[in-house]
Amino acid sequence: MPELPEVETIRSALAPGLTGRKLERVEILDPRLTRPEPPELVAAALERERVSAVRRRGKYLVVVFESGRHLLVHLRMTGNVLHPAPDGHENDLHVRAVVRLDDGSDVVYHDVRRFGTWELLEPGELKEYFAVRRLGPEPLGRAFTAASLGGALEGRRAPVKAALLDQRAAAGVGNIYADEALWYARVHPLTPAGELDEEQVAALRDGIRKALRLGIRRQGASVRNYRGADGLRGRMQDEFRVYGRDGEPCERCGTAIVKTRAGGRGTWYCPSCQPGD
DNA sequence: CCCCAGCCCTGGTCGC
DNA sequence: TGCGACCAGGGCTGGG
Repeated sequence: MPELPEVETIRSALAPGLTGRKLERVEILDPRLTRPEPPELVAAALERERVSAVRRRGKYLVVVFESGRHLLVHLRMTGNVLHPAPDGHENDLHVRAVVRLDDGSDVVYHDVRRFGTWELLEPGELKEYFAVRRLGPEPLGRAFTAASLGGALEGRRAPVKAALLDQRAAAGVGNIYADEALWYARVHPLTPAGELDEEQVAALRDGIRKALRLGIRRQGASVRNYRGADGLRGRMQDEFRVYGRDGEPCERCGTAIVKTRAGGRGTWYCPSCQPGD
């Protein structure tokens, strides 16, 4: 479940080793990785491309090539990009692609559950790609304000938790950071999104940024099998205020954290600090 | 348009 | 020890 902080952690670890390198050989082992385009087409197109930057947009890793093409890597649930390649990756069933760089090192794409995707965009297609998907503002950028969040939530009857998982509100917020943000903001996750008052929307905007910034500082959350590109675990799981903590005391008030469901996802909150429903 | 259920996918856990 | 049921969830599709 790499969300914005996990993807940003991977991006920042990859950028120094990939920037300026040429892709010499691209081996795509999982035919589903590049759907709908066949993997051999994407692999052939990628070979001899030179990386000019490694960026991130929401939960997408964006590899920028000098040709103007972009490779969009979405890790979904269990995807990861490792560089340099860890020992023994040749025998790892879950390695879905290997890219040899012109310095002789390998980049390994690893994904147990195979939800992750690679999409190669031609020059100039990136903006349209994100526009079609109506990807919202970067939550750590200037465009993400209480007003922009309020606009995204306005009139919506869905639980605010579900509205946060919708990438139109803020790009990159997933299940973990949505719960953490709601706790910081003292907002009940099942509150209809459109019913939040101005003060709550402002608190939620701040809570989202607080949770994401903490996640980046801690190099992501290593729950289940997430690892950074360097293979190291993040430490954000030690900072969880509510996520996965049902039955444990809320650090603000001592009340036991409760688990419920919202937007089809496991959702944790403090029934005392986050009143309502 | 909104909202939600179902789908994709595999590994880990739980009950029997 | 084995086996089946169930759960984890990001983003997309399809139905109401």
